[in-house]
Amino acid sequence: MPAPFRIYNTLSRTIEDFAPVKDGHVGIYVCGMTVYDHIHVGHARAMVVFDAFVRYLRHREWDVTFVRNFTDVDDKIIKRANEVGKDPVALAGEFIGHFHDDVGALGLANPDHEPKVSETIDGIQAMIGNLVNSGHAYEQDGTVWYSVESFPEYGKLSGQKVEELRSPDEVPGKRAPADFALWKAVKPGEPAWDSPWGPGRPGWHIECSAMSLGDIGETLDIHGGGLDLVFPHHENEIAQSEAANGKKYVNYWMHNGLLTMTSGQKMGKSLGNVINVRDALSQFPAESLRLYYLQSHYRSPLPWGPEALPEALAMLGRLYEARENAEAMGGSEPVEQVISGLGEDAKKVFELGQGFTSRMYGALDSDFSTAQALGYLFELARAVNRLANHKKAKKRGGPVVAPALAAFASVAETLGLMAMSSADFMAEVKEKRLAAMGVSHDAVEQLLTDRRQARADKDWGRADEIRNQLDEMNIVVMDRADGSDWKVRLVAAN
RNA sequence: GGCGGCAUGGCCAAGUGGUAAGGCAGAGGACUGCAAAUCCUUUAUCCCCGGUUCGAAUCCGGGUGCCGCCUCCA
Repeated sequence: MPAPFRIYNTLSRTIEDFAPVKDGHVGIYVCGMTVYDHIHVGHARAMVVFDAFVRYLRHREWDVTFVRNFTDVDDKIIKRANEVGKDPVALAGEFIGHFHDDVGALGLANPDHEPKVSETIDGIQAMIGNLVNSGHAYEQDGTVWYSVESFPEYGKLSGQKVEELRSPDEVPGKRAPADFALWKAVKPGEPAWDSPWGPGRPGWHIECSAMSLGDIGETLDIHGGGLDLVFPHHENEIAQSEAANGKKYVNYWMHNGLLTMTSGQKMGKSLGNVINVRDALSQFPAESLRLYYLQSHYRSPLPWGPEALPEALAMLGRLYEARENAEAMGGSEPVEQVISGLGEDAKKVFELGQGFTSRMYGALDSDFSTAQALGYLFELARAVNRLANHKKAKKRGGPVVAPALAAFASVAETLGLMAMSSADFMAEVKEKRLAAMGVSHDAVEQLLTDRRQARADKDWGRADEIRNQLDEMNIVVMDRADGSDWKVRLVAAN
């Protein structure tokens, strides 16, 4: 039996108990990308949030149908294609490839369906035809408009009143300012498909109505997307689908908050302040991005600044450190014996480890509070590290730390954090941070070799000199009983 | 102008009725040849003013500030 959960519904502006259309099943549709450029870290937040959400639902034994579309027919694509002299649909195809590269690098699972507008023309035309026949839409000079006044509930999602909207555009053939295009008559230089209303292409909003109908059905359990899509996009989808199908379109509207710059502005292409995912990933491991997104609630605005990723990486390093400490512990005594031998800290880590899963479920079942779940995770990590400070922990701590290791594994499965081996993680950190700072691996190794010799000679002056030199390169040297290791400093000193 | 949201310690951020999780940064201590990592200690009357309540960061009213949407946008 799938576990019940609660989720905020934009439609009601409250957190509601989730009730599925079909027992045990969640049909979720998320608005994907208009593919005419690389994705930026703002887009990636939505992708990561919904990826983690779907992973979690599956972990909790829901049968999930996850659909995320591509808009590959669109004004902006056409404009870009004309600029570079390519076919628009082909250009979109290229960026779909880049998209897959980027989200793959972010560790996202593929949705069950990734429909494209260019492959859904029939479904779109069928729905438009339906709307025309039922009087919800009208054709004018080869363009089909949706008549907003034909749908009395228009505005129920966004709270907008049609009369109050700004309406700057005066378009010939359009009866009311709020009406929007379902089908656009062909213009020179644009891709077009034949239709009962003449050659043309779909308007923006209709695609999601048609694609979700095709891949999930008339009523979606959950429809997701960025908060900026509430109006007009999602409002228009409701109007189209409910008018065409006569059924409630979406039971739960789930909107993620937007990235904001530390200046307060949102990150957006039109503002020219975007950071591409591929650039961020060239400098930081994917999981540091995931952690950055998941450390705050998905509906909150999330500030982006130069410290965001270094800080997330420092946090992540802490988690990996804790797991390494736990993994290093051995022993096979009964838990009670270990606790009586090692004391309170052993008891604490055992209890926190055992209780972690239900605490995490509690947080995630309550409007997917990944931030709270991560708080619990860090508490557990600290308890592990505290125990690790005990002299006997390495030899005997294994049994009491076993639940913590299981907890870390469940975090990897549901949130996609700590999903790598520590060795791979450290290697990725070194590679990316060195590259970002323009320091070569060989140079570091050479200095380290020199310093090892100095230390062997007990030439502490020389050893410190080299340490300082490395320090200036943001390389931190760690001396251990079994030799020296090094790592890249994660956060620059303030 | 209309609609919606947010305001918690130096910074980020959970928490929606019973006296404030977590992270980053800072300070002190343990540890270390020196460091790093780690651990311990340490910093909040939760924007302001009223109200409801035995009790509010948490509910209600008013105010101030910030943000998003109303044109493409995750």
